[in-house]
Amino acid sequence: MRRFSLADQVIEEAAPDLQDALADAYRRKVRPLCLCKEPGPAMYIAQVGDQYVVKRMPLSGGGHDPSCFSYEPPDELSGLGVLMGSAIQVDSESGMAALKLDFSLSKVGARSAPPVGAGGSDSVAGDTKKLSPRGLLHYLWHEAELNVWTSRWAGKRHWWNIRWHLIEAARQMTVKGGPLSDILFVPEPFRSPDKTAIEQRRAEALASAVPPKSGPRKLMILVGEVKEFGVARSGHKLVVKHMPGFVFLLDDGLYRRLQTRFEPEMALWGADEASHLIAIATFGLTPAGLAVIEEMAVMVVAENWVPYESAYEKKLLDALARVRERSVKSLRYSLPLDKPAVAAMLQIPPRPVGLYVVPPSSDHAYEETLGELIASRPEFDSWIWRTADGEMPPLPVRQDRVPVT
DNA sequence: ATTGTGCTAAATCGACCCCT
DNA sequence: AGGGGTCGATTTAGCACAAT
Repeated sequence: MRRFSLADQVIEEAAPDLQDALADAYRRKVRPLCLCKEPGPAMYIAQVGDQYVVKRMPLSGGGHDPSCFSYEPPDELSGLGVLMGSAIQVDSESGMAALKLDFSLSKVGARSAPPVGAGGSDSVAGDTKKLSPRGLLHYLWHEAELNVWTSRWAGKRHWWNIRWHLIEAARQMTVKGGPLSDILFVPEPFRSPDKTAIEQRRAEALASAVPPKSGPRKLMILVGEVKEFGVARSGHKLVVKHMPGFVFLLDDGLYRRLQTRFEPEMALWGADEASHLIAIATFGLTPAGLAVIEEMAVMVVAENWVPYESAYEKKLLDALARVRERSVKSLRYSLPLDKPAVAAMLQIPPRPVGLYVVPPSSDHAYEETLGELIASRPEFDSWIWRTADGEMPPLPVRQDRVPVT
């Protein structure tokens, strides 16, 4: 439970008059301080719908106490660090993040003209100036805090949670001048009794992807769970969960690139029944009403919707899934796989522990960079699983002394 | 109030480079 | 050798402002 100070007033998060106090502070532009630490880190008040919520300042998650709900491992440990300030520019007053994307959100040419050289540059590219589709997916997932987990949520995280948090997160982001939430499409949970109403709302949501009579076509961004890929009469099709009877079309070139680039993801997805494959894609509608995907990237998430990128990380997540303490999975964004980054943080008292997974293919340079990474953060303990050396060591537990390295 | 003009930002095109 | 991917240059669209 968080406590805040607003000017001279101290208020509990659960206080009945919290909303009134926040509304008042919002008008007076009073900056709340979180009382998890002394001195308390500054926060800001955001208006979300008709509610006022207290959010941490961008890049300040590390300033909170590890037990605090607002605590977040520093961005430098994941792939997010290099993107902050360039591809992602956060306005510290409003908390809005302006995102620079490396893919188009509109198309001017003929409908069927596939972009020749504009393939989805993803996991390998180390561009720090712009977000790839998967970088955007990672950032959305991160901001929606879907990379956070505690065993207390077991069985409680469903698609409607995922969807709500993603949309909430998107409201705090702008892309190419407009709010991301305007062009983000996340299918709502499908219930057959509500079929007609759902399809009606879907048609409304997709209105801005309808091609205009003249001028460029606007694209929308889909985030959804892949149900299956199939063969269409020409090219391939993508069926998204919660969207029965609706297909997204991919041309053969895109499908082939997708299978090549995301071969590890496809394999991981195929290897575990409980895992989900999350797709992000830009798409537009044809005049005939067909949805055609322009660019696409995917990400594998475990049963609890926490992303992973290797079988080793999956093992780690399986172990973390049973742990009551909060864990935060790090996302790589555009960071190449051969660069060390923390796999996850485990928030146990007295100090958070960085969990590192060293791939079997690591070389000397990897170890060296990893050492520097750990040394640069003396405020954390570290736990390292060198996969080449064998099975995963036991996770650190509360009150533990310095874990084995 | 409407239309014209200038500016900015984004998309596209073409050339080059790298990896397979 | 070929297909992608990247980078840089060019073109275009959209927006804001201004003038009639």
